[in-house]
Parts: sequence; structure tokens; C-alpha cells
Amino acid sequence: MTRKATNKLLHKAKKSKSDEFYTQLCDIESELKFYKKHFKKKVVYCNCDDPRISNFFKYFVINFEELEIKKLLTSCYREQTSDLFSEKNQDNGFFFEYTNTDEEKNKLSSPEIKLFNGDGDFRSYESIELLKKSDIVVTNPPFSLFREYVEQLVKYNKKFLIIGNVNAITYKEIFQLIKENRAWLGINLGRGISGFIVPEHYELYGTEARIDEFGNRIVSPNNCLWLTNLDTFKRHEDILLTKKYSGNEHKYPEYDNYDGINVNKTEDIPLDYGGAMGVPITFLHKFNPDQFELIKFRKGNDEKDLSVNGKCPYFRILIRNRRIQIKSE
DNA sequence: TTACACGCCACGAAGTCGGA
DNA sequence: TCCGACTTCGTGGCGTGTAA
Repeated sequence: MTRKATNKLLHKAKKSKSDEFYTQLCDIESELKFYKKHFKKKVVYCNCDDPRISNFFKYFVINFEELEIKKLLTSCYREQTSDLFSEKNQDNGFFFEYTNTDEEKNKLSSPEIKLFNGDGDFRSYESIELLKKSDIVVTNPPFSLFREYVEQLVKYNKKFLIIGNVNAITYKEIFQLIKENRAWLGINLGRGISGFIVPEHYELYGTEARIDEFGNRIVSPNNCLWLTNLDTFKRHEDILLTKKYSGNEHKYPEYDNYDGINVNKTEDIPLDYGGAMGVPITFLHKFNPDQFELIKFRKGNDEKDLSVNGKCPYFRILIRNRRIQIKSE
């Protein structure tokens, strides 16, 4: 009888997606410029970042004085390769502490990194100890572990500004945070994040992939967002509404399974409708919690996807305009 | 009671469409 | 040409049904 094959390794290999995406300095600058006041006397932790490569590290070193940062911490994951023929692991994760002293500035080209005992995974004990010492986490975490990553930040009650995929809004856990006003979208979204630097071995896909002037291989997914719990001006600005429901009822069909109307574009949200409206997930990019209330995500009363005449539009978020008083019957 | 097959559902480091 | 909105469908996880 053949032995039952253990194909765990194969599964592991299949599951491990390419998470080696490096954020460009221009994209970091165009977002971080809106958060400068938040960093004064704070310990910043970039916990998915090799200081020798990361543009997050570079950004905070360049702007250390202007932002009045107290300390910068970075840590980096290294996959452990257990080698039967050597006694120790050669691929420990590592971390680096920076306080902008003259000595540190002079050694920036070869920073004195400190090895972890383990792999430096953001979930590891050693990395969590650094997390506990920090105030704000800023990085581009592995998208394949996005849920776990955010869960940990929330667990340790940290401020954060991180990059994720737009579809992260559709994750139950992430939407719940947004609904509870414990996280929101940053300033840039979609093409507002121009692209990521990928390693040599990575296939350049998509029509907008390119090699930049420095030879960096860039892919532009055009579907990324910044998720944060640092306040921004944008979430206090009302969305300008120009469309009317009354007289255009035919443009706003009612859902089969919820008492509300379907709105296909954020800009088409009517200014005179006080009931529930289903809007695209990208509405959250312009969301002001004082103007709109988030009621529910995706599902109708029957807990099935919202549908119009039997057809389900793409995921919708049910909202209500707080500025309009609903007449009591 | 257990093991396995099957079906449903959630998901997506994409990529396209179409209006301005 | 730019950019916000939307979609497609293969894959894996999980719950349930059924046979042994």
C-alpha cells in the first residue's frame, strides 16, 4: 500500500503569494504630507521594512527633524531556511533603531542592524515587543496577511497609516472597523498610488507596468488604498451633492431585498433623499461621518447580496444622509 | 460515529470599461 | 487621455449530507 503523501510543502508554496512589493518614495510623500502634525514626539515603527531598501525608512530619515519624530524603528522579516548541514539559521529577521544622531547619519549607507532571534515576522514576539514601544505604524504590509496585520494593530491600540488593496474594504473585519469609525481611508486611492517596485524575478503584468528611469520594475495595480486611524481634513469635508431624487426616481431603482435605492456612482448620490442608499465601495474615499451614516454592508434583509430586479450590482454599502430629517409618518 | 464527497460561498498585490 | 467604477471566475475553506 502506498504511503499517504504529505503535500503540505506544495500547498505552502502555492499559498505563499509574492508580497515583495516596495512602495515608491513619491507615493509615500504624496500621502504623508497630509499627516505631518501627527508625528511630533512620536515613535514611528515600520515593521515590514528593510532600512537598506525601504522608502518608508528613507522618507522618515529625510523628514525626521521636520516631523519632530522621537524615534524611528524598522524591522524586517526573513524567511527561515533550516539547513540540515549547518547548526544555525542564517536568515534571521532584523531590526534597526534610529534617532537621527550625527553618528547614525554618517552610517546610513550601511546601517548597523540588529538580528532578531527569530524570523522577524510582524506576529513574532520580538516584533510585537517593538510594536508595544511605538506610537504610529506606517508601512506597506503583506496584502495576503492584511486582516491579521490590522487585527494586531487594533489589538495593541496603535495609530497606523498603511497600504492595502481596495478590496480590503470588502473584508468583513475591515468594514466593521470603518463602520465603527475606528479606521478610514487616506487621501490617495487607486491611481493616486502610482505603482510598486517589484523584484527582478517578478513578471511585469498589466498594461500599465513599466521600467522607470532608474531601472526599477514598476507594476501599477491601480486598486490600492491607504487605511488609517490618523485624522485627515478630507473626512470632515462634505461630499458636494448636485443630483436630485425627486423627478428622477427612475434613475434610482429600489432594492428587491432592502428598503433603499441603488446609486451607481458616488457623484450621483441625490441631495434630497433621506432613506437608505446603496453606493459603491469607493464612496468611502470621500466619506464624511458627519454627513453620512454607514448602515450596513452588502447584504439585504434576507442576508443575501443586495439585488435590483433579481440582478446583484457590485458590492454596495448602505448609507443614509444625516443632514436630511426623515419625515415621521 | 467517522470519514469523505459535494456544493456553496467568500475572496482577490487584476485588469477592463466607459464617460468626461 | 485620464480616472472612477465595476467585473470575472478559479480557488480554497467550510458546512452539510451520506455511506460505511
